[in-house]
Amino acid sequence: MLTFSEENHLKSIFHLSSESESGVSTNSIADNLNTKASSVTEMLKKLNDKLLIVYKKYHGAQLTEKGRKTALNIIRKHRLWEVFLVDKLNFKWDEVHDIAEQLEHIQSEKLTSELDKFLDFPTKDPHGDPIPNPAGFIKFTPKLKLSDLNIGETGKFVGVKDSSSTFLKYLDKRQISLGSNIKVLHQEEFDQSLHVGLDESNLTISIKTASNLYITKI
Amino acid sequence: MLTFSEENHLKSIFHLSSESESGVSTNSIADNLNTKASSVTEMLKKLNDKLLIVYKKYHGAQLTEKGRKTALNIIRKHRLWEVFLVDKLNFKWDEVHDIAEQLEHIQSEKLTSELDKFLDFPTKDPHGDPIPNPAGFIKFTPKLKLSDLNIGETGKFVGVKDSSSTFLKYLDKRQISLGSNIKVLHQEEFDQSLHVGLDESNLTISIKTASNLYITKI
DNA sequence: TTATTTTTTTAGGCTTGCCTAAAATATTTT
DNA sequence: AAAATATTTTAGGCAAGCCTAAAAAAATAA
Repeated sequence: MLTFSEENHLKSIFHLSSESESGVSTNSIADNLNTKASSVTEMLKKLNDKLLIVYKKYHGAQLTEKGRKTALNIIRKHRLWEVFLVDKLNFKWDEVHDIAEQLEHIQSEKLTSELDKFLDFPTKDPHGDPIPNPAGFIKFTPKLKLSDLNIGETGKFVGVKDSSSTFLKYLDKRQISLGSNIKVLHQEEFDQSLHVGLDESNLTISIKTASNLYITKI
Repeated sequence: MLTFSEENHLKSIFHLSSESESGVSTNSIADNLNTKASSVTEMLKKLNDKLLIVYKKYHGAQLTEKGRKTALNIIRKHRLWEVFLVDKLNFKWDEVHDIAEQLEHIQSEKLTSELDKFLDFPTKDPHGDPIPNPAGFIKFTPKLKLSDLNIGETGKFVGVKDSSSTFLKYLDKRQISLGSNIKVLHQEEFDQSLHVGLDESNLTISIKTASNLYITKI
């Protein structure tokens, strides 16, 4: 049985691992969890003793297989609860994160598996992120951004890089939603903004927005 | 924002208040929460400072209106989650308590109200206990026990006094379920056990069992 | 490669929530 | 009403998880 804090550190290390191949730095975890480096150092020692990470002083942390499984189980719960909130309780995709942060710590294997069944075994959360299976397997899809496309190419919008409520609400306002097909028509030289075709209409989106939209080429 | 421990103490005081009219004793709370009297004393001071209870040294605690509302909101969440687990996720009535103990602490008014709506505004939990409304109103029904009936009278089984998993599973085995009509046919002089009619069949139940079944006379 | 800067760890402190043992108060018995 | 017993509070300690400031190590720049 892990504490909330231990679980949050594991999750943070997992998310940060995708960015850097080697060890995850103390400071990056502290930033991610809004805590201080010294607090993280203490926790890393503890997680190392519990065989959830490998931690070498001054050289960051890496998840062990056990730690990775544990992190993925928490992420699985987080994402299943997000699906529940959106599909069953009428929440918007920008409202679910904080509640799922709480629900992900509920301890009950049966609850998780029954919830999964109740939701009809979803494979993606409301932001397009993959849901790990009970064994801790997660299907990563290559992360192509809209800004990576060439003029004339079309992509299907499948996920967001920034999942802040601000960005999600902005996408809602522009009616850019998961599953939309987006064709890059033209790029402004001045500010790199993109003119795109979305469904029947055309719109202009900034390069910053475009680089936060994950797509698959079609 | 209250801590888990603060919330649990309030809940405990609420439940114990129904038994004693005056203040709830330190020891009874400690027993209820599996903690020690000295720990409870500390917490009572804190809850008193937060205006959730009135606490006078050596004279126990009483909920203020604010404390009562807070306790009832936690109980509301607990019971709504129990309904969710049984009605939607196929849990048995003896399996839901521990999970609801965790879920009751999730902080989100919207979540509670949407869950309530999703469940179609239930008024009772799976054990027959009433669910407080959002305003903190709870409808108590007079607690008549099967053992209070006279020979020849019939009661409708509407709730359990003991809601331990052991007792609930025992009732399942004997096929005694919420809503059943039970007619008292005869009482043994020797051990006070009751011969009762339940649906089409007859059975014998101990006086201990009978005094843990809440009924309404019909 | 030495000096400077950045990152990380250590040391020491704080709060919360728990504990045991001793002291104080209340209750019950005689 | 005094003595004996039971209950409750106080005092002092401990672990977890956070903090700041100082020291140590690593990374970068000169």
